[in-house]
Amino acid sequence: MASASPSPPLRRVTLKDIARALSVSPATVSNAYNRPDQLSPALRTLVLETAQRLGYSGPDPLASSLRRGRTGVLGLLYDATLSYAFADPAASLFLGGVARAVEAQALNLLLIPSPQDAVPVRTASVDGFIVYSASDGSDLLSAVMARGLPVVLVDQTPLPGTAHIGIDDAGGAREAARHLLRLGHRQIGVLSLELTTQRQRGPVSPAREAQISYRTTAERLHAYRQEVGDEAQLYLSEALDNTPQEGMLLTMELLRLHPQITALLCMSDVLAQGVLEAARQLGRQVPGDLSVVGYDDIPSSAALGLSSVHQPTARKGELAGQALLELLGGGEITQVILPTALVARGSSGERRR
Amino acid sequence: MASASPSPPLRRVTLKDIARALSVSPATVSNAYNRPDQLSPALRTLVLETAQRLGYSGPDPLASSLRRGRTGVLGLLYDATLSYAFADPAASLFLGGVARAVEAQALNLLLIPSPQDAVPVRTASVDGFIVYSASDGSDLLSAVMARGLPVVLVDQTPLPGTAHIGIDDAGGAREAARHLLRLGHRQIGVLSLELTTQRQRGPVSPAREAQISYRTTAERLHAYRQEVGDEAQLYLSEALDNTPQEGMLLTMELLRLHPQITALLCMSDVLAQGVLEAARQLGRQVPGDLSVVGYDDIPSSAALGLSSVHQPTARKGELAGQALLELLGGGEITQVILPTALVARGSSGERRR
DNA sequence: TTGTAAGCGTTATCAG
DNA sequence: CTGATAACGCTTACAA
Repeated sequence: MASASPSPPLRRVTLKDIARALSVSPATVSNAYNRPDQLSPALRTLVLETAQRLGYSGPDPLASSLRRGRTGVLGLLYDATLSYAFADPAASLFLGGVARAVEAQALNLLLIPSPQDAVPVRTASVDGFIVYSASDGSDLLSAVMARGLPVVLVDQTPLPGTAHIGIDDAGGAREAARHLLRLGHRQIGVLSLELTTQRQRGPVSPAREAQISYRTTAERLHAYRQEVGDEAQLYLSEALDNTPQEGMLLTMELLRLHPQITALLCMSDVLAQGVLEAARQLGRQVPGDLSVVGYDDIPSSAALGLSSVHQPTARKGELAGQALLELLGGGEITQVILPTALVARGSSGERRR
Repeated sequence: MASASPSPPLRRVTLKDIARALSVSPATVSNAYNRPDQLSPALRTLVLETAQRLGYSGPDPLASSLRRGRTGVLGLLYDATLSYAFADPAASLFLGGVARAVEAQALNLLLIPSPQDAVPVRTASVDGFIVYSASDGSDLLSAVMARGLPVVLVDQTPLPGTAHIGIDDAGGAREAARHLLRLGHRQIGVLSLELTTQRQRGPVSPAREAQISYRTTAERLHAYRQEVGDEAQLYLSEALDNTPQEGMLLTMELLRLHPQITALLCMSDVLAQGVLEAARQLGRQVPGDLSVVGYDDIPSSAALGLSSVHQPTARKGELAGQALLELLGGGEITQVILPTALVARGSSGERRR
């Protein structure tokens, strides 16, 4: 194994070695690091110097954590692969918010990849968890709950004993739908995020629609339907991934199937950006031939003139982080619902056909 | 403290409790989890059931790691606040790449915030580190090296004993500069990333330019200068942050100071996007009145028509992850330099003034 | 101001 | 296939 130390020690140097070298007790060495006020400055300096000389870089974090009973690490779980999370601007924004809350304290953030099995959840040394948009009843969620640690749920159905941070999904969705109705649209496509954990793409059957397991998706879709009522016809299509590419493909398909569609409601800006691209390729003017409204209002949407439902994504992350810190400190269980608001930009306009 | 378990145990349930309840040895319980083949299926089932009943959710990861000597965690260090890292598309892309490498194994990723002190580096329970664009000789880097664990350095000056992943910074910068020279530009502004750790903004003195401590910045700047030689005049300005906002402000200032500038070389696309915004606000046509070339070629640059130096950012992250896995497995020290290439788009054109 | 000693919860070794 | 025992490296009352 490659080691960066100048003289690779055969055995690991431990606190005891330092103590022995100086003929002091292990406790004193420990105190030199953790309680400077418990020993004379001179001795402390001596200890630290000896440690340096012997290639000891301070108490082993693992042993220290075990003994103390806390790790100083917050576990973060996202119900998708991590590599995917980093590709989603909204997810990145959220992570950034969590990081902000954590940075204030001397804590670290553990990103837990969530492949098929829940092993990493069981083997994660953390003081608590933040779970971001996992589907209801997912194995991951069960594994987290089984750990018996403080938990903050984000954009999910609240569970007893857990803190909860969410947004007014329904309110935002209703605003978006109302906006399009006011503009005269009566044939509206809906690009939905995943409905269930069984990955599927394209037009959605009523049977499938009855089984939604993602809180966010359910709330938004239900709100679209409720707001629209009999005033317009909705054409629902499900995205396999939350990517512009996917939004583009679904739009192509949906418009081919239902050419009468004059507007599209998208459950994410990422999908909506794909719609814009599709419109470009199809030679459809936006908003003249096709109006588009997204969801999330990610930073790049402003420059693209995309109408969208704004949500305070970074703030959501920050609150989630704070909620966990609060729990860790023995505080109250936080429950927060953040507001959403439609931001009308150039991508939505009067129906002209 | 809020606990998610149905019946909050007074004392923590441990492996020993299960063993006692079943009148078997702790070793057997441990084996039930870690070596299923070491005991009869019947006994194993019994153990697992009892554990479930008693509210034991498996071996404590901390204790297990201490005993085993490895944590299954890779530490990731970025020389900026984490909240900032998540706001930078290039950094996110890189993280996504690392995550991809990690996901394949059952490993976790520890994000270590890097505030003023290096405490989190010392207290991080990890098997190794990936350090992303830290400045030469930074305290952070020293703290990492002091841990004596396997280290992968990314976009930094290689250090003995560490793996290294980088890109052809100079090559890309030369291409960008050559591109503008060919288009006839002779008065060229340069928007630079941070030169040193002492945060500073705006026009750069030769004295300061001599003290660059960021590898990437140094390489690119040197390459710009070398390629340009006497053929053109360069006007250098340093960004305090790598944000579009900062790029915009610097551009405003630079063009006010030197109205003769007809083109801008930017060390990141994020800065370059700010230049585009500044041009819009100043009523300067791009590329007619002002040519712009970025660096990184982040995803959103294509849609914006921004000419840029492409680098395989996600791949870089993946290689960094793999390099660390390799070290952890006792393998060779990896050294990789990835290629860069100019992608000319609409933001750069012939000089017209 | 410093030392003693008892764990923290687990796993590996080795004997039965 | 199962059990006893000794670490892993550290922290912290409490005693000196």
